[in-house]
Amino acid sequence: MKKEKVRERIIRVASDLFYRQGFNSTGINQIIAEADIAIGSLYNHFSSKNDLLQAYLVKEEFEWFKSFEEHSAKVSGPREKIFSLVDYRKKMQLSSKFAGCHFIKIVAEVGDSNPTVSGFVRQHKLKQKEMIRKLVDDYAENENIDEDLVTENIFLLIEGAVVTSMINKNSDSFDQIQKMIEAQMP
Amino acid sequence: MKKEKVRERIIRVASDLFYRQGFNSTGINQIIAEADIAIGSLYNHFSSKNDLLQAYLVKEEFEWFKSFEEHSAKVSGPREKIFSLVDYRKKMQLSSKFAGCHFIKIVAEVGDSNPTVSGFVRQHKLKQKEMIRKLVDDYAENENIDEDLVTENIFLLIEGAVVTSMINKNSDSFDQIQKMIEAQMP
DNA sequence: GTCTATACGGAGATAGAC
DNA sequence: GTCTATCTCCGTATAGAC
Repeated sequence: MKKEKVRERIIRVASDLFYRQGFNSTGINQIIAEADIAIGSLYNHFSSKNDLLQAYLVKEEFEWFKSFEEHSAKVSGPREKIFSLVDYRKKMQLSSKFAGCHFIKIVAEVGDSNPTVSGFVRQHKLKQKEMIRKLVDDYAENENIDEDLVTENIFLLIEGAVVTSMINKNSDSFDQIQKMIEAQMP
Repeated sequence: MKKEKVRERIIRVASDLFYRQGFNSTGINQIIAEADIAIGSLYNHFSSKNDLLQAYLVKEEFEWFKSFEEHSAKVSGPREKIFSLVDYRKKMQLSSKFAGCHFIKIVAEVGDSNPTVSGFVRQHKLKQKEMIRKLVDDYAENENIDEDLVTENIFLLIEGAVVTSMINKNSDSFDQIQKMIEAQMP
């Protein structure tokens, strides 16, 4: 196992804090304390706190798709992959104690004041939807369904479930949307 | 028309800033500047910035239900009321330029660090769902549907549509869930 | 009740020794 | 490349005159 580089450790610590506490509530001083480095080192690797935010988002997106691929490798077939996606997001929420979606949270907090961030999140969610769309298309080869509508339906149900599980601090909403999606994909 | 009291003006200005910029990104100094009062006056009316946050949430919840009642008064019948709810939330997002849901945003930003806030939002969303539930029950008297599932379905679709419209800065998701709900309520 | 002045801490970021 | 020391600004909140 390779030794973790300083830059990687900074991103890892900052990501965790941004996610759990929020971006604005996380100070540079806290990051350097938890990463056990000096402030000079941080600014040697990142030009600003905003630069660190970008690295955070890039890393989270990369890991999102990578982790899902690993999670869904256990099953085969488009229908199973879609349920695996629901299960993946449920497991992520459980393991983070229902801290919510990285991308929704950062847009809700930073929002319009940072177009780079909101643009990145928009693209990320679009990629998610396109992934669902491919699975739905695969499935539709043998079933007569409205691919557009089913794709949007699944996507929006998952987004609603993630937000609701964050608010309620439980995973009930994921169990519910599973039933709803089952009804959409007989 | 009654003259707006100082306290009301403070809440109005703070609410607008909290919603558009976020809670942490809004400073006391900005609030008093836009409300055109001195800092001493603010702390005469509110004991802290957190106190102001509470007032903001209480006001937004009150107006949420009041505005929806006015909006939905135009139509009658449970099915129509539900579509009126979708239309209400769509209109709210349009008029705020897709700034998102007050309650989701504040939980995403403040989250676990303020249990009073997260508890308030949880209760608020529960009230929304109970309102939907009553409408679904009314509708179910003449139709054979699974009330639990349909209620959750509508609720989660709306939450997903609100979040997605915030991210995409358009109201497409509301038009889509309308079709989906139509399919649920023949 | 509203004002001005100010306390006090922490924010993000930089300088310069090593 | 990493360190310590420090700069400047702005955050929330308080004191006390009027």
